[in-house]
Amino acid sequence: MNETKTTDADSEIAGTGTLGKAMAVLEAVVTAGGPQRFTDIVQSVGQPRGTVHRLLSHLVEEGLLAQGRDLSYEPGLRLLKLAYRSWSGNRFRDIAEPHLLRLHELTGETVHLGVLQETEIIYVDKVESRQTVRMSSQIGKASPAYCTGIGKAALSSLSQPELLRIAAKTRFHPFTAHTHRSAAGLLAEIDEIRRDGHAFDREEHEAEICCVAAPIFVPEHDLVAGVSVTGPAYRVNMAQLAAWANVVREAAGKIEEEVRMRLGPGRNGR
Amino acid sequence: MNETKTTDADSEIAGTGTLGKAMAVLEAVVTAGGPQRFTDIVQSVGQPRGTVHRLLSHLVEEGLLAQGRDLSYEPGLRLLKLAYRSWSGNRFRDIAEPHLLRLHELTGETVHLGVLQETEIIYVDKVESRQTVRMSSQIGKASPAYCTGIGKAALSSLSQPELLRIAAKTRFHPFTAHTHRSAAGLLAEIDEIRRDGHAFDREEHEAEICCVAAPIFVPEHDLVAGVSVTGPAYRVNMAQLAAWANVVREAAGKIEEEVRMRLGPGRNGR
DNA sequence: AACAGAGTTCCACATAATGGAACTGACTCA
DNA sequence: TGAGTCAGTTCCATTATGTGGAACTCTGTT
Repeated sequence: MNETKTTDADSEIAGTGTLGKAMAVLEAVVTAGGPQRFTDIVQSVGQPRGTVHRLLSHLVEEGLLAQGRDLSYEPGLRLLKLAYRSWSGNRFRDIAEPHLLRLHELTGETVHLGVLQETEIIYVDKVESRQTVRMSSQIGKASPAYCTGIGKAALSSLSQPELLRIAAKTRFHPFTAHTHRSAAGLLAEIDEIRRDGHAFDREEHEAEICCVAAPIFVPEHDLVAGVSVTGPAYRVNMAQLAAWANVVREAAGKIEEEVRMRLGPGRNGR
Repeated sequence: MNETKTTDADSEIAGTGTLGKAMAVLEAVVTAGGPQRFTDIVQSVGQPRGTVHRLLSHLVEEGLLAQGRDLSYEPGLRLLKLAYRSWSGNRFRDIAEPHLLRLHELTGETVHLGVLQETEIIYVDKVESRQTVRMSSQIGKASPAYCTGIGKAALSSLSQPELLRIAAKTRFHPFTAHTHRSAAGLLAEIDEIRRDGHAFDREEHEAEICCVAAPIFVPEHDLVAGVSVTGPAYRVNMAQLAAWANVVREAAGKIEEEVRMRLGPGRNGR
């Protein structure tokens, strides 16, 4: 993962010239969720109409956006195609996969693999429980690190200054009654996690959903990640999760080891 | 007919200016599969070293690429994140999903949803058979249209001139013994498919894999797509597939109808 | 007919991209 | 030890590209 020192405190506009602006427009359309009209987009990226118009037509030409008959803009298929290829060529995910499958067999519940990226964790793989209603892929989904099992596990591998930097950057949104509301609580829990080697999510991000997670940390490759086993609170109580902590930690350890082995020294894991 | 091979090799130098060049570099890295060194990249996009170097650093700054300790470049997580959001906000996929689930329940086999994009079909959703060994998401994967069930079904909705244009553009690669080797055979089969309303894949893309597919066509939204039910040849023979043709056609019809209803006139489906 | 609101085009201007060449540093091998 | 090679990085005069305010076109409205 890239740390992007960048001194991101200051204005982030146009650090990357034209590409930066184009990405801002793309992001605006993708983030919006629905189709966006020209004027909406001009609004949300505060750039002049002429500029936005040209950027949009370039993005459409490139297939990153698609334009409908009513002239509205939506994400194009090129993004999916690119993402699929980058995902399927991802060696970290590839190495981890068999371990995720084993973990799923042992527990019967959903297994996640996620990578820390600043204050968020990004899910890069998932083995779904057979009992799950919704089968949708969540790969690429970003969740806050401070209120997810994998997130907290990953944070626990960071050096204290790094952790503090991230914590300072985090906006603590109260998703449920159990969500940390400030850095203090999070930091205290991270201490425990460091001691135990595993983290719990006690319905902190979504009600009725909890998990056990363990960190995967390979500093040589800037890889700060984690695995988790997740289930609905009615089926997996804390005792059950605690009982799984060992296998989760073991899986994480094996992945870590194998990444070190197979990715060699000095390479980049993600 | 005219230029345009597969991706933008050199057909048009830079229709989209800087963005086009940046995307060419990104594509080069993503396509490569493994980590790419600076020199490799310079090679594969025939641009001057200085230029490529700057493009790469912008792409890294934007998070579209990640650079490892050994200076090599890999796809960054930003792509996954963008793709996830564009996928989960996709209304066509959303509308189709329940129909895919139903189809899966009826048949017990893997169900695919794909959109035609020139000579390729891009998978935008999938409901996996419980019996499948590999659970990996194939969303975003691109396969040739001429040798897949969904691809041929989708092609059968096109007007004859459009079809001929695509057929002329297609490179017929002999994946298996049953793959079409030329446009002639494909066009003849498309005629049948138009008559029947459904298409088969008789191990044309992968040995031991076959499917039935039906077209989803909503010209008002420039949507040319298809659904399929796929299985391994040893489990689902042609008779079985033929027996499923009806339910697949029905599902496709319902999706088509619902897209028309819910997306309204003049909007863009994809 | 006048107006408003959305999208598109134009073009003088300046910024940002360009790319050839020079620089650095790590290895190799004689 | 030093010439030789190769990879990555930086420099900077040149100019192609992107910029953005303003004018223009459509469509629909009152």
